Amino acid sequence: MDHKGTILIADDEVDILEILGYNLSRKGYRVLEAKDGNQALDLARQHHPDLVILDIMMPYKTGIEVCNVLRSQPDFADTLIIMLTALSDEVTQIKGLDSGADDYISKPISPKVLVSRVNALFRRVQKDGGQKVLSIGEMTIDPVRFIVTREGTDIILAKKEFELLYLLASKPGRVFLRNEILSNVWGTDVIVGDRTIDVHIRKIRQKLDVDCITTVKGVGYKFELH
Amino acid sequence: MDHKGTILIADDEVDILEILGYNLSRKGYRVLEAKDGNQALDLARQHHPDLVILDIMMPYKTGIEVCNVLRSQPDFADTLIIMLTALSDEVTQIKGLDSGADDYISKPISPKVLVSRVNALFRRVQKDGGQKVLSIGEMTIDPVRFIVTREGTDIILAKKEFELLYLLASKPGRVFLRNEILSNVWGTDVIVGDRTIDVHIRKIRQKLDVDCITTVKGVGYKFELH
DNA sequence: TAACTGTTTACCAAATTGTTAACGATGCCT
DNA sequence: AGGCATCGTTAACAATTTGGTAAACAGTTA
Repeated sequence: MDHKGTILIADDEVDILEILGYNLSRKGYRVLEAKDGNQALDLARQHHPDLVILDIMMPYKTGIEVCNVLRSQPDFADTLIIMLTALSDEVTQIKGLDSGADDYISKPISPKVLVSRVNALFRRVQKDGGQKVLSIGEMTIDPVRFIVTREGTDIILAKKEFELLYLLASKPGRVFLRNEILSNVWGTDVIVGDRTIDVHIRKIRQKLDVDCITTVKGVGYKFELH
Repeated sequence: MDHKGTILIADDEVDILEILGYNLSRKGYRVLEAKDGNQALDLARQHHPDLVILDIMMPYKTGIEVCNVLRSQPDFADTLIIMLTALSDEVTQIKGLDSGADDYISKPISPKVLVSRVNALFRRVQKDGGQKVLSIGEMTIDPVRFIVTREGTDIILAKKEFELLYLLASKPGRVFLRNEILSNVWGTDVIVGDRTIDVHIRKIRQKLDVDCITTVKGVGYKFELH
């Protein structure tokens, strides 16, 4: 399963931003770039990336400060954070980890190493973090029991239907492209017809009996309660 | 384009070569076959394939070695590489990816799976052509999703609208002549009326609800936040 | 067998898109 | 002021794209 995620890189050295960004996006990640600590925070708040890579030495706010701010907010509890720095001494390293970073890499960095480190991190999270019960408004979506509950009543969805709903509901308000849906629910290997997604969407809408999936024509679908 | 791309397959097992080669050429690719690492390198240098599929266990040079050699040469920086092997353990896999492979498939391989994986890879590269997520101030422009985000909310633009905005925003502050806009967004062979650009500009302004496109009378337009 | 699931096909309806035409506003130049 | 060129805006249009839907089908499961 190709899990494309959003990664925010923050570093004041443009060269490093470029090369790391290029390599990560080549691997299928969606990359956001920030040149200082404040911009990093802005972008993080706007886009809720899955992973944040922070250089420690940055203008306005250091990586450690950014990390502390993020970690103090419940919204970013699950966000992965990698610290990046030229200082390889232990003291800084410990400070970084203390502030809640998930990994710590010292410069100079080979892009390849970074990529496989990132992959590893995503893999780790996929194992334990992916199975959360979502609850949005009156609706609860339980990925363990494959059951959706709305206003007290259980609604049973088929597997694909459920996975599709779960994906959309995992980021309410966010638009998912048909491509994203395909690679997340069906995987990259499988090739299915154009109408397949629609049909599943229709079945979900029918069963849920509530208008919670919005069509964004020409783009995709999003989850949204009305 | 008479073929979708050139693919070099290297494997010492002739059966596998045959069946994969057959399936790929059936799908419109031009296929080159090598039976060992050295031959693979020779063919790669002669033909500059778009994609190289490397078995790891091969005489003379392993797939990883071949991969390293290729990746160390700037000529092959953009060449796609898929690793192929019987070993499915993570260590090898990470080694493979670290050596710069773009994908990793473990045997036994269904030809169908390989083909769709290859297709996926080609698709990804085609799309990636230098497209980066732009972020200017409060606004981010994601060329993959065709979505503009402002202060956390998604704004959906039509294709032409998006292309136009992306062009302008790719060089904030720089003025684009109407001619430049036409040839970049509409192409050189299409002939459209004078007012077409204006109308699209208008629609963008409307949707973005922020004053970010400035008219330079008699010259063109530029992107600029106020 | 019967029920269900995932998918495809085919057709239809609806929305969207790109474009043009027409008209007004604005500013520039003499 | 008057004439000219440029741009903004709106409305309208046709072509196309897109998504919704029903029905059918093969594969699975009960």
